Amino acid sequence: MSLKHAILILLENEPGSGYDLFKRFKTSLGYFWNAKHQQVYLELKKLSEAGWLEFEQQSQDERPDKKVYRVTTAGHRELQDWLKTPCKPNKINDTLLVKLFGGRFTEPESLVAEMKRHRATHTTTLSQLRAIEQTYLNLPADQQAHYRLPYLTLRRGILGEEAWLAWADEVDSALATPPLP
Amino acid sequence: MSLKHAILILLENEPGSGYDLFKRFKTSLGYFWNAKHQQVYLELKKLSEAGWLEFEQQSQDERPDKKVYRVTTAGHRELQDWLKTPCKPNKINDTLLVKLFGGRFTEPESLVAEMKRHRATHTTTLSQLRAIEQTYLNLPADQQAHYRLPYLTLRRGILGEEAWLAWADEVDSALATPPLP
DNA sequence: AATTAATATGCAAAATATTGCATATCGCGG
DNA sequence: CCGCGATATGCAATATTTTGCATATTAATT
Repeated sequence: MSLKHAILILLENEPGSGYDLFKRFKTSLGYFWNAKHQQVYLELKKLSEAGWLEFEQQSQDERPDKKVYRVTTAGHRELQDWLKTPCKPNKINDTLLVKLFGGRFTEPESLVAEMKRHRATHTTTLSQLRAIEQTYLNLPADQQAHYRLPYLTLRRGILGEEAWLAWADEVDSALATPPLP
Repeated sequence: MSLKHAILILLENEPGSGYDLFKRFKTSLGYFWNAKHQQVYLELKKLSEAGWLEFEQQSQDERPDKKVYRVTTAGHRELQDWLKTPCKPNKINDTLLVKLFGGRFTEPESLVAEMKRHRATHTTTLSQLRAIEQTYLNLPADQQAHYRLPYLTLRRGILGEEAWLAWADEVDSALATPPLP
């Protein structure tokens, strides 16, 4: 499970509260690791109990109180160990493909409509990723060097979404062609 | 959860035992929907209890006994309903990308080695998918028409793996370049 | 003044998935 | 004849994820 380690990495970059982390998941890591807020809070609790994180209660004037977590020495060591351990190839469970696989039991119109919905979300995601890429490319060289590894994950997102959309074109043109004239 | 519906689809294509299904997962659907054998057996039990499947105990001379499952009318209806219901965009949780994202806390060599391992599995998968594609392209036209939707899922696999490998080239060349000279 | 959105945290239950164990038959090779 | 691999099925425990509920503050809008 990488949620633990995703949290460690985000907190190594900068200490923060559960809510902070949840927001960071949505904007950076979230493109390839998803977590609900409940998962984040629960995991922070577990990681603290395991001694990988410590936290400090902070009262705020303008906002509700929050707990600011930071990585401990033990947590840092754990992260380094994990980074050196080979990880399994990613498990893919893609509902849309299951649907398409069994698509002959429904009308092509349903499939076309479904593709349209999914195309919309992939198009949006791609343009968000491209916007982030532009921001990166406008950074000074030393900043680019600092973010070069996260940038590679961004490239994965971009290439992945482009491939998805190219595939969607194939699907749409196949679905537009009647099976046997 | 699409495991239920993946099983319904596989059994609509042809009735079979848990073990049969498990093998079919490994060879067809398995490229985009993964399930352990325990999951398959448990789900078959649940689907039978829900009335979506029925089964027949078959004694075999040469092999252990098996239960042959088939989809009931209720199961078929359920599948059709499911196919008409929009599904959520796929959740991506990719450990390798988390690792790369936090890669500055380890040596580049670890990352290079990890990429090499993953590249090997993606290369293998791609050549398997291409082999299946060749088989498909050699089928007579009427057979091709019958399998055209599963073929589209195969195309997804191929385009996806090609994109992965193109990305891996970018990563390897970035990792080969020292950060700041 | 009341509602909504954003911030901030968390429990409990249910659904899903994984891991480890357990069993049994048959055919083949050594 | 013993072990191995393929066939065939399943339970129990644990881990992980999701869903639903619950609460509280502040700022901005209506």
